[in-house]
Amino acid sequence: MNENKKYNPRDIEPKWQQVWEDTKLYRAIDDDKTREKYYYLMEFPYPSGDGLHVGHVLGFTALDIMARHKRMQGFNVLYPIGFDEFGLPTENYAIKNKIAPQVATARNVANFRRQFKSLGISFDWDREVRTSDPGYYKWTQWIFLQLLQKNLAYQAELPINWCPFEKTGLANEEVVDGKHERCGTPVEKKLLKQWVLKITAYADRLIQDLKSVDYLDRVASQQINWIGRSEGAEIDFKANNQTITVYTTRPDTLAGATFLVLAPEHAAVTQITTPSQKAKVDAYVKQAQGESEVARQETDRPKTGVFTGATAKNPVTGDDMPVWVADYVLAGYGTGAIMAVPAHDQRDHEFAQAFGLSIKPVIEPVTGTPQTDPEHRRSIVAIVRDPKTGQILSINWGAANGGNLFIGGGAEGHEDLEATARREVEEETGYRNLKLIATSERVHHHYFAHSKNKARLIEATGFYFELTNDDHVAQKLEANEQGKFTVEWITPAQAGRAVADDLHKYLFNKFINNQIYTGAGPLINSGQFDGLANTKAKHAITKWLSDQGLGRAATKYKLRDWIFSRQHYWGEPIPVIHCPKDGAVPVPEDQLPVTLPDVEYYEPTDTGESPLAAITDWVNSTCPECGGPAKRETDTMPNWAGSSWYWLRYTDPHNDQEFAAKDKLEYWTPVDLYNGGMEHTTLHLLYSRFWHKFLYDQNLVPTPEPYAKRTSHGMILGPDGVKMSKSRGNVINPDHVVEQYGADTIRLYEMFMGPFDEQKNWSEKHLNGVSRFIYRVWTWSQDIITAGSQVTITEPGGDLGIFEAEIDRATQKTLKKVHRDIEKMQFNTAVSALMEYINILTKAETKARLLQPGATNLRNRTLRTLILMLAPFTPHMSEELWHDLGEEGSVHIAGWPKYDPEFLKDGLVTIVVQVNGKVRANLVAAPDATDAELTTLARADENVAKYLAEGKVMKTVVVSRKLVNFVVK
RNA sequence: GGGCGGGUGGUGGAAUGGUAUACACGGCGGACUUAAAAUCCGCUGCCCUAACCGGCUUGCGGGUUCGAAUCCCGCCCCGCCUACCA
Repeated sequence: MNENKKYNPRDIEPKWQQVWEDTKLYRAIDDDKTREKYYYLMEFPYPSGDGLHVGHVLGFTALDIMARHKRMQGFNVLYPIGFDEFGLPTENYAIKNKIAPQVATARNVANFRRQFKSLGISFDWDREVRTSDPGYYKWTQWIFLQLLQKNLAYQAELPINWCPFEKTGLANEEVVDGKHERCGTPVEKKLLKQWVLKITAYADRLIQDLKSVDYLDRVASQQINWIGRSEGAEIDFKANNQTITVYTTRPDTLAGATFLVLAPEHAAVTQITTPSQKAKVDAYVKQAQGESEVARQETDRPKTGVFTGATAKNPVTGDDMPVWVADYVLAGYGTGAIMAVPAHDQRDHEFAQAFGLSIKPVIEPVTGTPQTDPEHRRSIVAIVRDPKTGQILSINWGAANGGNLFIGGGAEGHEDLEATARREVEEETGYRNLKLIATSERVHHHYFAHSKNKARLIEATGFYFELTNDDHVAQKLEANEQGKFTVEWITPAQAGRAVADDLHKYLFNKFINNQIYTGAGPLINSGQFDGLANTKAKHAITKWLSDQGLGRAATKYKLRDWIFSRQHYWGEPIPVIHCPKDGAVPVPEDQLPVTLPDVEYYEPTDTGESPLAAITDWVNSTCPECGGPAKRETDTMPNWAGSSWYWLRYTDPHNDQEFAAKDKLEYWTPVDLYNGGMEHTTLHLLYSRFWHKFLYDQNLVPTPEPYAKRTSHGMILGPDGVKMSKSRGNVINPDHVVEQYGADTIRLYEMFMGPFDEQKNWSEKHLNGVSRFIYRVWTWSQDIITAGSQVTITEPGGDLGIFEAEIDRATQKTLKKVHRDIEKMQFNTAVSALMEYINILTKAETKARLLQPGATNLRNRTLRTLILMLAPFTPHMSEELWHDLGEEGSVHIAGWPKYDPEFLKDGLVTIVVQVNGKVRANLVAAPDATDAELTTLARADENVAKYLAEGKVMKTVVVSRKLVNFVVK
């Protein structure tokens, strides 16, 4: 027995990494017309001092597997890498350690490169881009100038989010729960002149074009929610000689608007406030402004507000509408003012109740399921509460007949409805001493009365009574009601669960839970619009307002323009010069890039200006327009700028004439698959789509969308199930795993952990499984390779032909699954298919037969296919085995094995025999057996026959190649 | 409150209308070893059983179907995103 070569990843991994690098094995070839291109993109990392973490490994490995798989199939694959280098953590590190951010970044990047290479990721390193490289950010600045030229970049004095700790302005997106997402400091408001990008100009297209790309559903829906498009109307009201314009999505409820509310920051507040209310209003506004964002964003806080003394007129009803100021109206959305419709908006309802303002319903509720040709009936629902116990009177019809209801009934003739309600309560329950507390509006309820076999539309009015005393008389039931129900007192909580009927539930929620109706229905109390369906009334009322010059249709978005200024050193300088005469003048293109000067201190200044403001010989410049003295813009771009176009630069990374040559963009874009974290769905992904669309409009890129497909990897949590963080001490460093087990093992393990897109916990225990698998593949392969040149003396057993067919079938089955699973990004099941395959190959009997002298061809083709299938997953081991096999070239450019369905055709299939859906036997049959043959075979089974004897076979279901099911009665 | 996921053995998970629990971890037993590790072999959802046979089981309740983890209705629970957005 000769000693096989040992598996030693510490030797073979660095060896092959060096060979791959030296031979530029993974180079993407520009403009190769002979091959189809494929562009894989993984979000480039921010090079933090901590290095790569295991979450990076997951995404980069997954795309690496796909890239290798495609390359082996002959595609011209672009799988590039770069570094998103600007950002606050590096600046903070620089401040703390008195080290230039350029130096810290270079060091971190070197470490990332080393880690990527140690994992065997097949990047084309010749295309590396770095966002803080002036050769790169020259073009970031250039794109900004194009935006400026098209008026999509503008300056505005805005109340911006201000972090008092980091002394910087923040984008809305960086504020989480009123706190700065990075440092947790409560955010304040500060007025500053800011550069802003008009992303809202692209809002509709950013929604529309999602239809043309293949994004995960949750990614697309999150983007749509974030953009938050809503259609409605702007309506102008006159109050105290001022015009107040409100925005509403419910112009149909205009007649129900009983007051107006302005945000405390609304510009008209001071003008409309009457002298007598001035002190109160000033105090309220001051208090509201002093409150932190945190407090204002707390949910369930009571409504507060104050009357301005001014009133407006409702254009439909002519009624007076008091104008209030309240902080539940946000200055930043719509027009910062609303018309309040307390009958049909929960927030307005709470406010009206708190301040005793009038509530006027203008839409009649509709419940139930619409029926065709219904019979109309006038009826009531009575809800009776006993104030002593808090319980509610209910009648229980039994689970089969609709369960619990309150008291319902029809009016007789022209009977007064309240009288009907009292009569029905008495007849059905015997209770008669009731005090009326509230009455509902009329409710249209559609249902099908099964007892009478009739479709009905009832016009029901709800009555809410309290019991004044327990006296009651005997029930007076009709013959068909007797014994059908029981009368029960139930708690409100029980009622909420037990009463399922739409109409009864609606009235219960209205009277007991103080809920209001926000659904659809016909208009009432709306003058000329009465009776109109509210969906139609939306348009009718908007048009009516517009005809009179009182309003107009309007579309609003939650998405705000992108605040593009940061008061920091470590970012791209905004290429603008401020001239006292000519204003903000763009830096001429031939003067780009505007590079960052060396500075001594990186701290932002107390005035909120960036540290660049202190470098006078950098700041002082001349105006490109008039040549007079002028000052450079000292703000820099946000960290999202460099990542908003980097996938374009990968196509032509060394071009110093343009950001990328047109023909290279034509060839490589769009990105075929873009993978990244869910956390970038609403920020980076929207920003980059916006920039891309803008460049498309300038005819600078060939496609309207940057990424054809977007996927997301799940987060890897620490072993404790909590997000990895330094402070928690649960961070796993991939370096240690690579050192201990090898890169191939960590790669395979991360693929095997679970579904790619789901969140999962790191667990060292489960590493053993893949580690053993790799060891078994290695050992088995070495045995086969050794056998290749040896004559073994094992006795050939059985029929070699059948054995060959079996092995080939297993190989093809595995190949089919691995191929499909890689394409569907189901790496965990691809790995388990390979595990099943190696389990078959290493079975003692199988292995012995493979080592027979006559099986030379079989074992060689089996081993070759195994190595090729594994190559994308475990590139180093596969390369080593490939060469051990005597191959000269790299396994990674060898052809992906061809799947041949012919191999799967023969062979017997297992047929399941069921009796009444329960498995009673397994049969082995030829795949082309007829239904009749299968049935006969199934009946012949002893155990099946036993169950068939229990009754008569009513029906036989046969699914060819799968099962036979007998239905026996 | 709204939106989107999800709930399967001791654990990670597989199966998208056709043998539920593949694959792996862990556990138990055995082989090898002076011993341990590593490796190899066997068993491993629950109940009944000496074993076979059988019964039960995919969060809970109902429905559709010859057949449901999978489809439909109702409920419970968990996660993520979002939130006075008028």
